[in-house]
Amino acid sequence: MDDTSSGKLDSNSAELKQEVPASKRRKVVEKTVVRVKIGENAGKVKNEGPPSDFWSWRKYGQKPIKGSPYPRGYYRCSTSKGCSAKKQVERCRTDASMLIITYTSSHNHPGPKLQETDLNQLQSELQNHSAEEENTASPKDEEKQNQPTTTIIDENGSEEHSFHYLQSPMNDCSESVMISQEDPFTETSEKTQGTLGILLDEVPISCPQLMTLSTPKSEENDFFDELEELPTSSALTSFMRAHFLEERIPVVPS
DNA sequence: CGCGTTTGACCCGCGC
DNA sequence: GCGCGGGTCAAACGCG
Repeated sequence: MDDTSSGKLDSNSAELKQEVPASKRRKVVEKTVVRVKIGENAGKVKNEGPPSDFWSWRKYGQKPIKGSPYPRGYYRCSTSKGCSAKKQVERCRTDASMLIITYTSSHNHPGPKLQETDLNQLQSELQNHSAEEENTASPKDEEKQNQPTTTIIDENGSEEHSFHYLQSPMNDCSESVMISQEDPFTETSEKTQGTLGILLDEVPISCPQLMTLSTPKSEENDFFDELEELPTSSALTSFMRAHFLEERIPVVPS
């Protein structure tokens, strides 16, 4: 079944080399790359693993990657048994403090913690952190803080620049943007940037939800269609819109 | 005891 | 056809 829907999705460079019949593609799934900038605690504490998001992930493999000193970890969603959501976590080879998380497929179930109550809680936290930020962080200094900077690249590959990435306004991120030029549409990243800030010392990003709001027209998003029907997801969507699109929320973990 | 991690083997797509 | 590299499986192990 996937074969039929395949083809619109490209991985990365493969598209550049040749017009491979989609059916030949190794794995044709929706892919979203999330770059997470972590602080100096990177490498010593929790962040060796993936930043936790709303789902629980179970590691099912790890492989050393050619050209990268760091191994790549393979995670599968363990929240729901039939969930096919997966993610790959690796370190940026040029910047050890940068985590590159690649999400594939998407969850076929609502997030375990995304109840409205939690949502409200999250909002409160966000606002709270946001308020803190005003008091504590210097605009330039914050990049040196431990706060994670998250960049999301939707790899829909299509000319539709419905891609969004979250990032802090620091130029430090620019390098991550450059790294993200996996497709010929690199320029897209320049004109479609939405400045978003993520806070909390971990990454509260539920990617599929983000994609839901970020890909309003993609036909390949059956999953997202489903998700959109979910109250949690729609709630989160509006929440995301309200908070991430209209105001970035930088964070300063105390 | 259940769940998650680790790790080596295996499978498969792709380039030469 | 062969080799390489990435992705997955599954058994063993550890932890709460």
